[in-house]
Amino acid sequence: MDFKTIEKKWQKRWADSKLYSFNKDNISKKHYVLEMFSYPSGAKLHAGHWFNYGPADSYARFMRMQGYEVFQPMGFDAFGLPAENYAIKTGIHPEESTLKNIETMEKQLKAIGATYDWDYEIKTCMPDYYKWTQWLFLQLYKHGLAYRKEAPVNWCPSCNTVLANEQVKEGECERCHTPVIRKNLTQWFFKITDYSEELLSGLDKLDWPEKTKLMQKNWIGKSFGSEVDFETESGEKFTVFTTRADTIYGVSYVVLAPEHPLVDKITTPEQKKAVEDYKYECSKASEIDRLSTTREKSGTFTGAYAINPVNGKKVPILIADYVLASYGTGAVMGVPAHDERDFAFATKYNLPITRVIKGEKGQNDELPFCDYGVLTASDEFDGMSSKEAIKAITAKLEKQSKGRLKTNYRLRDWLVSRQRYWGAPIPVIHCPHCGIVPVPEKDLPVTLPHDVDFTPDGKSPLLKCEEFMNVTCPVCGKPARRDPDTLDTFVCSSWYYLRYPDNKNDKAPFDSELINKMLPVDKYIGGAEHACMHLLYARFITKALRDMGYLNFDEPFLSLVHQGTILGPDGNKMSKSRGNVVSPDDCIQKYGSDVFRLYLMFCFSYTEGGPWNDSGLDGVQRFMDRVERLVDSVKDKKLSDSPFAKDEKELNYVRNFTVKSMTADMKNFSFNTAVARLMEFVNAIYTYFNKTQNPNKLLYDCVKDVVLLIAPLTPHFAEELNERMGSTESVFNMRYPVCDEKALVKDEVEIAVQINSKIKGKTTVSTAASDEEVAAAAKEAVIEALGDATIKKTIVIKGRLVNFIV
RNA sequence: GCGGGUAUGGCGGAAUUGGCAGACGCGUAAGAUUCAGGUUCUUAUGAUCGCAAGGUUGUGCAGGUUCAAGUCCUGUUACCCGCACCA
Repeated sequence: MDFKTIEKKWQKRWADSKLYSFNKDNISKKHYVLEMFSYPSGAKLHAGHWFNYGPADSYARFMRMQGYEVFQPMGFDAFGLPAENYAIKTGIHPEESTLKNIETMEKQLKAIGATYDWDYEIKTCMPDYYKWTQWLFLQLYKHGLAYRKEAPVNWCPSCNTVLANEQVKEGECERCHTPVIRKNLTQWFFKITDYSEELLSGLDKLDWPEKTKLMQKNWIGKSFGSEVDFETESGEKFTVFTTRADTIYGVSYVVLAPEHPLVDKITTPEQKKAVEDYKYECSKASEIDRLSTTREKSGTFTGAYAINPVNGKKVPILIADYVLASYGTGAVMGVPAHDERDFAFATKYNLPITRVIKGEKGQNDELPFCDYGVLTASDEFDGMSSKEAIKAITAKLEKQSKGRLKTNYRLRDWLVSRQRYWGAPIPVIHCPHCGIVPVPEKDLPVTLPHDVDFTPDGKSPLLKCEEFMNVTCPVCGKPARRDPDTLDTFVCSSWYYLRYPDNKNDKAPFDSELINKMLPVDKYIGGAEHACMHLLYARFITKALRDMGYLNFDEPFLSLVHQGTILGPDGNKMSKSRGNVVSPDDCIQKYGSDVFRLYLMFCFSYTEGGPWNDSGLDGVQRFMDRVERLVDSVKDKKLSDSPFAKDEKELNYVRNFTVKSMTADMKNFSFNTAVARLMEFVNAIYTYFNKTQNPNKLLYDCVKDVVLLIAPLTPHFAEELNERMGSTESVFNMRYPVCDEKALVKDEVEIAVQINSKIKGKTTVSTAASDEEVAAAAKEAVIEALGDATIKKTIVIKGRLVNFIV
């Protein structure tokens, strides 16, 4: 078959007949299938895109044939750094390159032959979209979920912008791998931490890969502990957070983060210089140095002392950058005997080390001893177990109003402002009189100006665009300035799934009534790399909008699937520098898109991916040829309608078994086994066809089923075959075959016969036979091997095997 | 360092959750069709011993539980992913 020609033919017919238009009247049967939208890079669609979109579309087609009204939209995450960096390099404006790339990718996406309804397309860089991204920002601001503060932030010196915590990987910028440094800057944050608990507990209900849920769980990082109030000699109060209140009698010093607000207040004049020097050193250290666990701990004495609330003991207050300002209270108690970090620190600075926990059996293990154990040298708590003591000590402190139980989360607020050009402008005005003034909703969008000098200089490019920056304050009418920053692109993608079904709405981001019916997304498919970024942000935004009254559901994506990674033929990640990139375009040119898609589905485990190998493509094409020949030789054949004999029953069994297996496999994204079952079915049809003189019309029904079963996998090919078989209706308006359970009941079954758990023979028994009858038949089958041994025990597993123990 | 995952023929990968390991495909070999190549069809194909019937062995490694282990338990190695001074 000339795949390329028929693919064009059917794509045109589908488009002309609007076959994949979503029918809103049928919304009660909706099934929202969403693939993560892609960034329109100049590098075209790669094998990874295909592996995401091809099989996902097959799933969508399968669900359509199951009777669902499938909604499967497509769009582009079009703002972002690469286009801007490309512009800096080449002088081509990001808008120009982005729109051009989108056009190319649309063409390639259409070549997949997917069921996207392009009427619902989204491009996040267009004003009719980012208007509502800005609207979202304003709602969050209105509800206290967007705020501005000065804080030490991650700064990428190469990208010249701040980064969210989630975008720092191993101390490096996720995008360009430059070591990230810390800077104190005033930035916009979203208060995702308000939702820490719900983001955590909501995971249980989600049908997501366990690994992804675990990653989010760890990222949120809930931990139970106690807060303990210390007082300095001079009466200043501060609080530490600890999960080991049981070790409090072992405190030999306390440490504040260098950025702790109390540091300047308590530092004695003699220590002033040392403390200032140390703080300067810390601010210079790159994040990668600071985070390195092998790095020697450093710190310095403030000159001040604190009083341990449990025993009144006076201990020195130090500052050290191993204490993080952003977690807990930014202050910790130093218990060197029972914490590795404190131990290393105390050893270096010659601080006393006092043991207060013994092992369970009272033994004295080496220090530091970080396990739970039994208290010692702890006044009235001596002899108590660590777990009891944590409760008891905290309770005692609580009575004195010096402590309390406390739950902490590692999750930080989401830093959303970026000092870059190609993004949605932050819809805020800074007025010298009125302060921060949100742009009135009627003035949205705040349009991103086109002519801007975006050469990087460490400041927001928009600052240099005077006609953008200068506005009149909407409150007092006096001259004011716009916010020069743009929003993190993850803000754009945090709500796009809500926009798709109502993408042309110019009155609101979406119509709540409609969206509450269309959402949540039923099946979300995309890469695993977004576990703690996009997937977390989207959950947060959904919950925030729900609490504002715009949505009535809690989670955006009920069921999530990650596709694996297709590696180069050498087993390495595909990359230009390695020269192991396989181009989908070349494959389609040679084989056609159906062959390519079927290859991706058959030769890889969908969630694992794996290395590319060319030979699989030929095998898949051979299989399709086999199917085509089968259709051609059966479609006009004269067939008998006599009752089923043994061969027909057998074929009918395979047929229904195939339908049942494939239905389950397609639902589970187990595409490779689905294809394998279909191949078995085709083999069985051939076997029947070749050996039967006067084939039954069952043969025709089987071939018809093959066309239906293969339709989601190779859509153009199936349409063509369906037409050849005389149908004038699209195969995608037909129903997927349904398994006839009666046909799966076999009269007899072959079982294995074991002697002492080793297979010695096989026999065929009636499925209706009792265990005793089966055992008797089995014994018959191995009578020779059994010899004169005595059977001590007989184990019969129905339909599987019989095991004689002799 | 902590958390998670993976390990099965020459290759990609299956295995109803403890019940015939290696489905399906690729590759390979032999044969048939063909002037020939390709296509197509048939058969074989984990390793090993054997002329054969048949035997032995086999799911990273070492133990264990069980009539029965790729699957469960203990320990261990390699690789991959995530987090990384979170008190």
